[in-house]
Amino acid sequence: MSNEIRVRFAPSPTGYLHVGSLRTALYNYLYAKKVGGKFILRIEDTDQTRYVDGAVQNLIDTLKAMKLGYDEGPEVGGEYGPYYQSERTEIYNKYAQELLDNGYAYRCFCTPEDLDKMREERKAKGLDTRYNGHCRNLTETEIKEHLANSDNFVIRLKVPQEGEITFYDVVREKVTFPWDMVDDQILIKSDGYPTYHLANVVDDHLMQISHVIRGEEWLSSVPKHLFLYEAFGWKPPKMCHLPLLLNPDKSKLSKRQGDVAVEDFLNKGYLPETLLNFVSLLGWHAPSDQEFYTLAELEKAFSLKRINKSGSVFDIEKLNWMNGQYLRNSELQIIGEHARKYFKKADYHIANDKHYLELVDIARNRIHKLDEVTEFAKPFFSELTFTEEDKEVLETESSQTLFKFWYENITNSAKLNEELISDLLKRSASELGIKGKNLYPPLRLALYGSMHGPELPTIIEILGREKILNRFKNIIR
RNA sequence: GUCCCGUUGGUCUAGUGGUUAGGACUCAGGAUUUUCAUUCCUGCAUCAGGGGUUCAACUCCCCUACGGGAUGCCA
Repeated sequence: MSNEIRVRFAPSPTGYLHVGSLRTALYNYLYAKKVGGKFILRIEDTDQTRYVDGAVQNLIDTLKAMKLGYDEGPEVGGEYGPYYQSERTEIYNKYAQELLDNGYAYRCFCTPEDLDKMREERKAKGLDTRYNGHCRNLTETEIKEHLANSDNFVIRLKVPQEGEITFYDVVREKVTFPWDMVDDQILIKSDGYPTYHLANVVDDHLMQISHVIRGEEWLSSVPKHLFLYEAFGWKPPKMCHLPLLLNPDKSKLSKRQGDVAVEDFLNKGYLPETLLNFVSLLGWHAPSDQEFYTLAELEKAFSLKRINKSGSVFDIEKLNWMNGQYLRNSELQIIGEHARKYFKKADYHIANDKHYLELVDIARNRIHKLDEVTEFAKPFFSELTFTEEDKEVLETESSQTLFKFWYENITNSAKLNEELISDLLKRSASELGIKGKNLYPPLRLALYGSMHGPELPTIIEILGREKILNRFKNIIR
């Protein structure tokens, strides 16, 4: 067996990529990069009842959007395929048979209804709800009878009934479980598909996975998995269980309390770089104070040893702040490209690239998510609307004098340039005696629709002569 | 209920057997800006509680509390 480091991201295609899964994928990816190992994508689609059309493609596309490339898996192939578990059922059945033959597993003919009833009874007695072992010791004849009847059955793992198991987790260190708490896990369902536990162990071994890096919700399944490795006589991989991502109320991050799908975040205009950076710091941190990382920097800095033990709240406020930073500090061109789809969606036609970028530049300093970009572009693309309060400002004598003055001067000038603007600004003060509070706010209101906003010359430049004259005309009485 | 895991400001975190416990978000105040935003500065606020061990514990050990996860023919 080789000493190569091989890690895997093994999502089940339930329709979208969860941000928690994104972090799991990232850590796997980073560890592989860090140590020069291989990163594998494996699709855990063994639950036919949860099949979602297009989910796998969505998953792959999202990983691509996040630039987390994998060395083996769907689309790219590899020596250890197929990488879809639904295409590997024969393999699992073969290994399940081996377990059966060696006495590590048994057929269970209990129906789901039987199990429900059993659980109710055990609960009523204050016991745990593990399987009661009804089919654990069926005789050969009993089994043959059931099979002859074509009774449905599942294959269960025959876990030890006493003692305890201790193992080492990279993050948790020493962990111990008593065997009498471990259930006789179902390995093969009655539809012939394996459960996670069997498929996972078999595939991790066959694909020569060296480190299992996954969420903490799997920690209590480790005893079953290790027992399987032992039953097969295989060397188990190193275990590494990541702390959970949490809702603000500290429960496991869930859809109920906001967005959890990476594509939702992407659609709202969070940049892939932000998401990766943000999520990387939830449960891992370098010794330094650095908090902005490119993917390449993360690849260098990452270490399994520095993963935290406790769960972390997914704080949207901080995500927003970080996205704002990325929006402002990335190259304007790139942000402009990202922003295009929002303009398209708002039906704002981009006629002038230079003005478009200036517009994006105005917006990026005032927003946290790119989907807010059109809010700041709106005054340039549609008619202005004024509140009663606005109208009062627009209709004061001073404002009206000001607007007329500007309207006439612009009409009479051949060119509308910066020079003219600054000249008019000066003359508004010197000739009309209008300055400060009576000058800028009304002008900005008349042209941009709000007394707060971008610098006047910028507004004027983007708007252009036509629209400016129109807007003045509309409010001059 | 049972088992497992966890606990540094509201949140993400750094940190050491002896520190004024550091950074970031948020919040408050201020400066810059014609305004808004940006940016900058300042401030608020933390080692869950109780026992040990030790000259000394936020740091090591135990207990308690609290939080979370698991307890499916889901993953």
